[in-house]
Amino acid sequence: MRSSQLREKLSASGLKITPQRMAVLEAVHRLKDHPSTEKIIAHVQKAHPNIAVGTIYKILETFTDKGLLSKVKTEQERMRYDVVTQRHHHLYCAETDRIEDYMDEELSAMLEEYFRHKAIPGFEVKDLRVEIKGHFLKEQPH
Amino acid sequence: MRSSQLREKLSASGLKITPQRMAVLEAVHRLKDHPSTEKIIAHVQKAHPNIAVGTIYKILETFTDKGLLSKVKTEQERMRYDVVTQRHHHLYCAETDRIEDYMDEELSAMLEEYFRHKAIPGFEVKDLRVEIKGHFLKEQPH
DNA sequence: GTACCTGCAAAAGATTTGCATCTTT
DNA sequence: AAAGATGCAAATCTTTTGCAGGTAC
Repeated sequence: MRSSQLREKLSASGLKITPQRMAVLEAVHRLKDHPSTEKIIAHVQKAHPNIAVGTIYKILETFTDKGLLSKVKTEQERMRYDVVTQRHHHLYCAETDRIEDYMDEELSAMLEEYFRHKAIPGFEVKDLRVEIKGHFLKEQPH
Repeated sequence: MRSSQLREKLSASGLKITPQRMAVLEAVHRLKDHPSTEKIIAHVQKAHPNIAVGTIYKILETFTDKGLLSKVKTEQERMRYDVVTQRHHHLYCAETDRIEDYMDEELSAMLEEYFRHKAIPGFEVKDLRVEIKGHFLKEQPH
């Protein structure tokens, strides 16, 4: 994603464009696999050692508030982040800490359809996401 | 759930029956809505002020290892726990911190069926769970 | 009796906060 | 110029750890 696009994202959210925010935004876009706060801090500070840890925490909170990022929940560990894009599901590996996005329009559509017909008493459904747990296969059979 | 049943649960998992473990097990069974560690500690210590916080952490970890409890992931907060029973899904309220179990055999079956036919390349599916986000309705229409 | 548990208190981490200073708009 | 951000360091909070003593089996 180009730098100008990142700038736009910030402006569109009503945030001032600062080098610190640009650095964090670039980091979360570059780091795949749902980086932890720790990874984000390391990545940002590699290029900008002068950016304070406290600032990065504040920026991540701001981004989450503004909907630029979402927090991903993990069972064992600390917070991890996800760039907000379209609806997707998550693959969780039971053995490693890997989390991967899983796009599946058909699955999303099936679930939406399901809940269009089946109401949950006393609850209004806004978003649906499947947690798929299992493990990544070491090698593809051939 | 009766005390004798809780004892059995411990024995069946190869754990020694101690008053501390009984207290924690009772607490997580009594506290609905996926209690946080904090809530569990408060509940346990109300009746047994002498049980150490460190011990409760250790017990929760042991229970999770043995499969008596599972950790529930939340976006905003700390760890929360869930008594392991049958497969179920979770309703997350966007406004409050409420998490509720949602049993739906039909939904579970539909997902299983779906993934029996649709393989995810390089990933073996072990468990499926739907995160349903939205909000609880204040009042039932009548 | 032995293996396993617990209590305690210290340590380790992660995240938050307050405030003076600096930047973006 | 004003509003909003940042840097720094201290404070807070949660969770983990080590170990001596205790308890269930």
